[in-house]
Amino acid sequence: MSPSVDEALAEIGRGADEIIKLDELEQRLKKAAAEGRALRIKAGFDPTAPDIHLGHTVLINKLRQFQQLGHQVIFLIGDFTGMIGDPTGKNVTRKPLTREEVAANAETYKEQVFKILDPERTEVRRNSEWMDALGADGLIKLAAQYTVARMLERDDFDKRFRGNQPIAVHEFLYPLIQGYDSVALRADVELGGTDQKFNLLMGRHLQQQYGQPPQVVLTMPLLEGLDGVQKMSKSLGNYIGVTDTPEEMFGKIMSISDSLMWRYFDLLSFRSTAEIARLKQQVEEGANPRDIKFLLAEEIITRFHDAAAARRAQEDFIQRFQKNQLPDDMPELTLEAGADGLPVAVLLREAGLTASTSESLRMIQQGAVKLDGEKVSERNLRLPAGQSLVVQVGKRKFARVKLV
RNA sequence: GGAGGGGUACUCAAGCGGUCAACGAGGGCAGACUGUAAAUCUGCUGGCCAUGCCUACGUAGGUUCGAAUCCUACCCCCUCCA
Repeated sequence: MSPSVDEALAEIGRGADEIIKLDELEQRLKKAAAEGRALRIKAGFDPTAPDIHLGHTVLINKLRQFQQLGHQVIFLIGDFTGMIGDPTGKNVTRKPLTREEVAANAETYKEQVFKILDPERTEVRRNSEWMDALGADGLIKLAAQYTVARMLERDDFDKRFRGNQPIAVHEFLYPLIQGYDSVALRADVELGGTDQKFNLLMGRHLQQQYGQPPQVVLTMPLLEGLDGVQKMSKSLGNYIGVTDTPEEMFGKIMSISDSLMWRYFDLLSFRSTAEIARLKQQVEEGANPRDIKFLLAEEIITRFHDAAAARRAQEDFIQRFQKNQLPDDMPELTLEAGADGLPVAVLLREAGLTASTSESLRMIQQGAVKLDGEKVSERNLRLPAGQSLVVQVGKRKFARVKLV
């Protein structure tokens, strides 16, 4: 019934960037199987941002696999570390959060994550549990376990240091605390993004310092955002949020490049590797990649919404972009035209289709604005009251406006 | 504590008394082409019921007909020395 160690290793290795060390993992899997116990799989989440996107779910999907292999997943909420702000990959010091903000974000996180993980087999912990108790002397002892020179080996610290960017002293505490979490939780395996490698290795180091066997470290690649180049992140605006509407998700998935699509399949799909290979084969034999992308969109929307929503989003997409029809659910609003009529530029802004009047004028100049399907070329056009019309800016922004 | 360098739009980065709403690059947006693909090409990229006015070059003052550019104070960052 339970999979063999070899099968488990293959499954765990899927999509992983690096496993340190593979033979240690094998040993632990064998030992756990022999003793009939589950491995403790730790993954920490920094609740600085409440909005989870598909990039975050790469890791969560991997946790899910561990669960399906029968292991114990520990979902660690970094409520204490959240107050420091992880400096990983950042070129600036992060702004710390208050406990209240962290708590609220953590709740949102949990809610979203259990769409992927089985709550029954997930242990939710917070690092304030042991960090609050550690005290100043405990923290100093912890800080004594590592040197500044080694701390500066970390790529982003090194870059900032050499690039004359500030590094606050408390930022050094972040990796130490994350590592200490592994000690406190007696983690067998810790998962993280490739950018977390330094922090994850700190866990190994500290566990040894505290007399525990070092955890196995498994890093997952960072998912590229919609642009296909930079990692998916909210601040870059190249993300697909798990709370995005089905239509948004569909549109965003369809806009990724064909090569990026395969990356998404590898890291986001629950389909087997064999199945994905078959899809690739189909494209090579002439299938339209667009139709394969449909499958990806369908799977992901079903995961975060449901199958019906996925179907509707696809139909909406086909109507709108393949048959060039107007969307059925565009915002409707009523605006006052005034005696001289309402200038189009102002109307666009009022309707929320552009950010400013100046932007409206630019859009008009570039031929992006349509009224009832007709391109507007006159920038000073004024629209009198007593009519209702569909306004469009670009390909995806619509509104039905009634003028009174 | 001492000496020096620096803070310009979303980011990087020019400009160093008027021609600066600020070169250039990246990003973003729009148009063409498409599969709303991607790549490519072109244009735009402070605000305002707008042929003009208003706000912007770390902050606050000052000099000047005129300041991102000069002066003073303050804040912040970096380097070297201690």
